[in-house]
Amino acid sequence: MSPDKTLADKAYRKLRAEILDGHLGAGQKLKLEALAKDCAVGMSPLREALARLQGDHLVVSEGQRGFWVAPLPLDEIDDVSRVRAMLETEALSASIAKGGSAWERRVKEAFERLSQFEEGMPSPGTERPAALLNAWEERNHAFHAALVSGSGSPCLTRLCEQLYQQSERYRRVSRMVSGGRRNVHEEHVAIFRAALERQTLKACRLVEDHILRTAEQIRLAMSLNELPDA
Amino acid sequence: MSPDKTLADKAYRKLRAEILDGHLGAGQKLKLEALAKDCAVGMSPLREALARLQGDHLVVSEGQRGFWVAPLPLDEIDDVSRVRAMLETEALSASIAKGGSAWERRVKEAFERLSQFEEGMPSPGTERPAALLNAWEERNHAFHAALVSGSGSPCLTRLCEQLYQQSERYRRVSRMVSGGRRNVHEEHVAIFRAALERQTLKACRLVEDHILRTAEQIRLAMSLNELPDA
DNA sequence: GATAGTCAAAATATCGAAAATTTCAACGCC
DNA sequence: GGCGTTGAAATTTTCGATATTTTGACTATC
Repeated sequence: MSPDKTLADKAYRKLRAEILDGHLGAGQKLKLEALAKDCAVGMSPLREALARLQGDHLVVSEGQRGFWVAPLPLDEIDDVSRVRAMLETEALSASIAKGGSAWERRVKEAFERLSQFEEGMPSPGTERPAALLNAWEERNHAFHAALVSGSGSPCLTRLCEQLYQQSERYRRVSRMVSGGRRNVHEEHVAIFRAALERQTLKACRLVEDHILRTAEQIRLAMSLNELPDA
Repeated sequence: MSPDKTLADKAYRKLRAEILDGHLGAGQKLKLEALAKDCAVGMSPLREALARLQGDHLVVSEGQRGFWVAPLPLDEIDDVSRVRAMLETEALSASIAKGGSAWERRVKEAFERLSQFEEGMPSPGTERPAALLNAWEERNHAFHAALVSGSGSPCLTRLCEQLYQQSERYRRVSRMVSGGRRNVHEEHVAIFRAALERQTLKACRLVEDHILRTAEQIRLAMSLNELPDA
């Protein structure tokens, strides 16, 4: 019952995960033959998967010269984060205004799942296994998605999703989810409360700070680690 | 010297044009064999082209059941247009604030090209050949792109481009570019002047009105013509 | 010594046929 | 009469081989 109906789906998911994990570094040349072997598929499904990843801006291709993992320019973190903050605050305020009980329930459930997880996590600074980070990432994603899910604007929701994904790539490449002194959990709690109390301005401000603060940490981590950016 | 480096590019462009033109109607099932023949390519390039169109939200696919032209829900015109208005006004105000002489030159050139064309066009209400509409569309697109090209935010620029494309699809499906009593040319002139005079608020308001008014006309045209929406 | 041209090796792009899946209508059963 | 089953036709998906293009080094020439 896997969600991979076709081999192209399988390859798509696998490659996508590898890129987001940073297993396939930014800017890296993708050797088709090797990838086909790794994914255990032929050329056609692989090529289809790559074409779809191109649509997600995770892969770039050039003429007849092959495919590369999309670069991750250091100087675009702030750009992406600012635009993302704008879209998410817009969507959040619309959700607070229009969101009904179904929205509230989604937010509560997503928050609960994230909250329980964060409280059981090792304190910041400790080493964390990759599996834990993936599980946290999934819940964090769900929480953000739930918050903006009541806007009544499918278009806006799609864009939020798209930008979340781009930010996530930066975060994961910098191998950091919440490092530093920040208590991300507390920020989530504050956002959750403000949203359900329908305090639009406060909630939006909190979300914006949340996003921009994360961006700042990522930029710091990347500039320190001199990670590949092209 | 065509920009089609590969057959997949060729199929991509052709299909894209056919979908935007409305030649391939919204929701329509795509028969791979027939398309391959039309595009004069094999299955592999065709499949790659479809995967890329999926990334552009112009095509949808399901499991192992094939491909369809993406639906064009009537009730999403307003949604798309509102989000687009938000993004374009944001990008325009940033461009006015930060745009240098290069931005001004791009705006002027694009406006000139569009303006000359619009002044030579048959008056509203007249029948127009498709080739004329395509030429107008290209210039209109360039003008809007130039306006937002000085924001200094590649991310925002990409999103504007993306939403412009989606709006364009609605416009062309409704077989109308500027019908009715509106004088779109005058609106363009007003936007151009306000932008170059650095009147941020005025320019943004004009752009917003421009986009929303177009949306209203499209919705009207579509609801009258009972065009396919799924 | 540097530059242009040539050629082989490597990688990508494409095709056409075979395999797997879905669809749909006819049939029998409850 | 309605409903699940069966089987053939249509369609999608995949593979392996072939054709095309790029790369990079080697040679000859200026």
